[in-house]
Amino acid sequence: MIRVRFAPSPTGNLHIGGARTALFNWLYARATGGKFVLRIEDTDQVRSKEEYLDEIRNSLQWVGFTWDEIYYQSQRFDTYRQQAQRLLDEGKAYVERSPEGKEAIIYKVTPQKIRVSDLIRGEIEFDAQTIKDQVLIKSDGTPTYNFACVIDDAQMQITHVIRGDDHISNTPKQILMYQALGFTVPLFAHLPLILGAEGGRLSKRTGATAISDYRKMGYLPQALVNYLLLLSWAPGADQELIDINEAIKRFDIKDVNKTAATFDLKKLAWINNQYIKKEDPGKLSELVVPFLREKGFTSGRALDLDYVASITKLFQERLATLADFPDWADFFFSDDVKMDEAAQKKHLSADLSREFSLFIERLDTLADFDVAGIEQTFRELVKELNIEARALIHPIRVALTGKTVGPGLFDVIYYLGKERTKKRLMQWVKRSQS
RNA sequence: GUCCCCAUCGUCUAGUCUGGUCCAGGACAAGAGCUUUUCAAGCUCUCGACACCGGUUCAAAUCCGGUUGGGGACACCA
Repeated sequence: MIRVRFAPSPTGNLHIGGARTALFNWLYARATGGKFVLRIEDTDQVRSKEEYLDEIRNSLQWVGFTWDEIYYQSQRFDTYRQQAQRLLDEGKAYVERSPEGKEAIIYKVTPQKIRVSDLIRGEIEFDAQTIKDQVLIKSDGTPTYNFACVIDDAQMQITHVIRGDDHISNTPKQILMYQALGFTVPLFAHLPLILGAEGGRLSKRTGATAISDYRKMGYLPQALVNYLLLLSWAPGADQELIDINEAIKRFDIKDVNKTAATFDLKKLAWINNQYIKKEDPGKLSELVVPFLREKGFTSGRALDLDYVASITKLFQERLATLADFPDWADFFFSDDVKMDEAAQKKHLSADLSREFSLFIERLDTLADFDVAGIEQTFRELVKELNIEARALIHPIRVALTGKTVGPGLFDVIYYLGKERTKKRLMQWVKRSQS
């Protein structure tokens, strides 16, 4: 039985790098019918925070990486001390007293060659002479990372340790401890790191944004997971979009790349748009509601789910993120139309009161107020007026939406409804006449 | 400084293990065009890479060595 683990420390949010490590562990467990263990490394009592723990769990659930078991290191301090005592008794470790009289337990490193057989990188050899004696238990009584990690991985029967590249140099230290403790050494797989746009580790500046922030920015979890997957693994056959279940079938840890990858928000946005386009409109409208609320659309049509669904459909193929929706579709949900000044100047400077009035009259006499009927009557009108369609389409769009961009005008008029359309056009007729 | 990892278009990658089918394929981005009612989407096209040097070989992106470059680790943080 294959057992893997993801071991975050609740001293910060779950970000891109952590999520990617979690993804590959989870994927490997699911691909092999193994178990995915979540271990909270909260030995640092001062920096560990409950809010981070919640954020990490919520984010993992949001992207769908459900765990089979969960453990907390803070509940296992006795175990670590027992094991340290054992090494002390066996003469493999020694006590060091600080000037204040506090005692730490230190592991004595003996000269030797340490070989690691990495599933992704192959053989790596280290010389123990380059490794200092390792602290096992700090003078405050808490275990160090490398020590607690080894005991946990062994006792939790982890078979494959899949983690970031930055842990490669911890590996020989940990192998030494497995041997000293008489535990079976697991298999290791070191994932390449994700780099920020300017090279170097991801930072706030270069994209190490919390997973919960991507949710707030309107990314779909499937899209984020798909993108993360593409960073150092390829499904083959020039495929970019892959369903997670399909990925589970095809994934093999040995196919993971060795090269560090640079995080690219533009490709993520493209993938997100692909997933938004594929999403069922009804489902998508539900996803979009929180974003409407966030922008203050909390009454009227914003509460009418059927209406929201219709409008969502109108914008579906042009949304890069869900957060774009309230910005682009605001005029459907509020009669206080936010006017783009440049657009007004460009398209509504001339006096179009006659044209607007005529169009209002035609809408009133229209037998069927549907998209086709609206377009037909509009086309007839411009023909009679002997003007180009675009000469009137753009001004009307700006008058109705406050913007120069958006869905097709006749769709806009249809979903705005006859009364609101007339009212908004009338405002401009009156303005020209006064 | 010491140790370790990595190296194909600007970015993500296919190809490298098992050398010839690769004057290197796809995607994102960028640029051009088509479509059109604006934007987006879609479609078509263009730009663009095997880091360098040496070796092995009839033949190297692919194997070997070195150089250079990038990254990581060297805590009583995790």
